[in-house]
Amino acid sequence: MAAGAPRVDLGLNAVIVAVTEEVPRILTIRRTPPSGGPAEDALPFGPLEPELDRTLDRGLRRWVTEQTGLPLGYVEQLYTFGDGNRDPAESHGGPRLVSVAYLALVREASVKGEASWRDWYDYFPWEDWRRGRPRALDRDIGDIAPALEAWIAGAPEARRERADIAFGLGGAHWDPDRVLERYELLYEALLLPEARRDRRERGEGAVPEDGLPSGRPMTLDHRRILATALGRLRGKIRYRPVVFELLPATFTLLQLQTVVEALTGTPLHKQNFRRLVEHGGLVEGTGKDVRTGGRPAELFRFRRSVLRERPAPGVGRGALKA
Amino acid sequence: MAAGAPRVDLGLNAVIVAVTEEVPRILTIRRTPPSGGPAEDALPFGPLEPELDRTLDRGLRRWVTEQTGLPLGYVEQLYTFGDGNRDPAESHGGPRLVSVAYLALVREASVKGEASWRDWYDYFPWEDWRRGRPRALDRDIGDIAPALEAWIAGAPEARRERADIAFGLGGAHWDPDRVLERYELLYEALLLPEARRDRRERGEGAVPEDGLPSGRPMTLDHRRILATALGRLRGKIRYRPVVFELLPATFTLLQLQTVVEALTGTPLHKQNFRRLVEHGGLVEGTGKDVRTGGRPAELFRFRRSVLRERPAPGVGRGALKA
DNA sequence: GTGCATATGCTCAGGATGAGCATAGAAGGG
DNA sequence: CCCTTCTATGCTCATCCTGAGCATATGCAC
Repeated sequence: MAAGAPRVDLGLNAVIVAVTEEVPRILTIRRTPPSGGPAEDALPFGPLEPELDRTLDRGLRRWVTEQTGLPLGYVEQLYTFGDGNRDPAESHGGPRLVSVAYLALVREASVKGEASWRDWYDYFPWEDWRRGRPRALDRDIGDIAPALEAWIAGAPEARRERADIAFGLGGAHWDPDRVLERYELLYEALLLPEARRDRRERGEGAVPEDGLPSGRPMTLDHRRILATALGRLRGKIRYRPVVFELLPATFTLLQLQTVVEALTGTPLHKQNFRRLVEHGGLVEGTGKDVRTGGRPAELFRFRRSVLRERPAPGVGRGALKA
Repeated sequence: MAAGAPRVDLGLNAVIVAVTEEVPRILTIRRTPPSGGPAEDALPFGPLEPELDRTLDRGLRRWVTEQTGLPLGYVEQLYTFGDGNRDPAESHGGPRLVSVAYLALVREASVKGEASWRDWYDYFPWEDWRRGRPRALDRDIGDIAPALEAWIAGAPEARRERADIAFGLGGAHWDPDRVLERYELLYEALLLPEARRDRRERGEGAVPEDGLPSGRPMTLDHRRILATALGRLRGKIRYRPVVFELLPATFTLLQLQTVVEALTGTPLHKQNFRRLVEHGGLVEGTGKDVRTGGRPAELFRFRRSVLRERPAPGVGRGALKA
């Protein structure tokens, strides 16, 4: 179908998510950039082998299991990244690197090999509002940091609107789903190490360090991929019961709530959350209790038949606190 | 990043949507399959030229404008299709054909070249519930057609659940967003011409025609791509104000409602729709009136500042009728 | 003016949502 | 044993959203 055969390399990237206690984790590897230099965090990746892999996600499952010993359950395609300047190697005559990124949800498990689980809020400290407004915000980009204001100031009104919507400034509300918009805005404003690195590598001149903590960087555009995943997942739990992919077969309502809070990064009202999921038919009690430190909690399970009853069953806008 | 260079061809597909009066249209071309045979409907497609196109969507815009003279406004990446058996040519030793599909929304315009606009419900007659339950459903797959029931009958319970959810059987509700699930189910049940064609081409034996009208077929897996687009668009108008990409700068509320109905395929309650969009801050009156055949209607425009005020502004679940 | 067609305004019942008060059941310290 | 502490669970209330219907306004054709 493609007329001339373009010089394209196709890879697959995996954002593999698990939640342990109240911390959402992603699987990362360490990678030394081809240009040398210190090792960087990276998302697991692998090639598509057309001879082996009948479909893209089979390819993904194949090498993820090979590399990490982890069998994947829920897998969903996220986005395909094909920008010219995602890999500096291309500017030296390399092929265009196109990556299809996938989101995978797993229950916590140990992983072999050099992969390791990391708190995803290490990469996005400004996304965690569970204990109130994150400190990173005020140090990085809030009213205090002049960088973002400066970036807005000179520019046309559209830029201010973007910043307001993305970061909930000027009376706008903080929308947990806009993870990618926030990441891209910080990148454009040169507040992220990756942005400064890419600029240097393109030879567009260096930008001074600002010394502000702007989260842990990753190789290439992997943090952008991660932001895409986080935003998508936050959106999805609202209308599809994907949370249960991260939980054991039975769980207490507090466990469920904790996982949802970990994902959305916002605190929830306990009683209303209970009403939402129980009265909303999303879960059903098993009758069994479990010790908790206080009054014993009932164990619940996902109620599959909710899929037939409600059009978009998920942990919707409801039960929000503050 | 990809280890060995896989034999992969990368193409771009465009689902270009416009709405004229009350009919949603997509831009199609005619294509003679490489194997010969009669021409088939196809989505516009083109290659990615890594030397020319800094990003994927720039590549898309480039050749769409070249081929059709149509400048694209709103463009959104949909999904990447890379199954082994999407192109029969691969089984004869061709490279794996991977296509990144995009959704584009345009205001109606004339198109040069051999492209032409077609009602998208030609391809999915069962998706149009604006004038009640579509007849195609009852002739194709409803209680009347034994095919789907037969497909369900022998199989494990999971299959019945899928069918119930996708088609709103057995007490479940019809969810307009599940376009792709319905398409894939019909495909698996061999009720679509494409399914029978692909099966023949894979040499797995022929399936008799059922003679039932199951919508206009397309080449390769293009109807699947189209189903993805339709489902995505239906979902998106609920939480993002994308409808306005399809409308002129000012419009009457009936025009707006008609476009929304065309997309979702469901009728809306007029007064409630008005309340939803006006009282919800999505549009604002301009003060100007326009002739309509009855009482003159006021012209409205999209109210940009709603983006700051509400977290997910769109034509949400509200205003549904029946 | 009459009838028709579309636009616009208003009300009402039921359900969802955000918030808080109150009680239940277990563990542990004095 | 009583009291405190901890978590779970139940219930109420005000507010807003949603689905539905009734009523009125304003143009046009005849």
